[in-house]
Amino acid sequence: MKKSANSQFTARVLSVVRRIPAGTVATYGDVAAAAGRPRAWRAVGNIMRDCRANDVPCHRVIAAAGGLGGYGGNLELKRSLLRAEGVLVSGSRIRDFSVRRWSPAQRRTRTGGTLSS
DNA sequence: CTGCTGACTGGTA
DNA sequence: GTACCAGCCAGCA
Repeated sequence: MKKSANSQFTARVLSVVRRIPAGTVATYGDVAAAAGRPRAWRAVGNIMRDCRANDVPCHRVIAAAGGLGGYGGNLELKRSLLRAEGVLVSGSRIRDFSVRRWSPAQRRTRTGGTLSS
């Protein structure tokens, strides 16, 4: 088996994260799975840390089970950003993660309809 | 419930 | 092949 996926995986991850809408959060596992490597959430964290692209909302990517994960040395900034988007954060965990979690398969919620927000 | 520690894994440089 | 890292899980305080 190929031991290397060329940095396609990296580009894929960045693309997925960029598609995360505000007010929504995704876990490293979800992003990794959407990138094609469900077991690479570990590498996803590395990529996020290297996220120089301002198009990549690293703060919308969180750890599993709604954990905040890390953010260089500005973890509090991540909490503020999430809260600013409407996400309830308690301690080091997101309480309404169940409703804020983003599904990579959705990609576009169109159909027009229901726009209750 | 929250917080920290320890051991493991996956990809990049 | 080695070292690094923003994670995850399990256990303990």
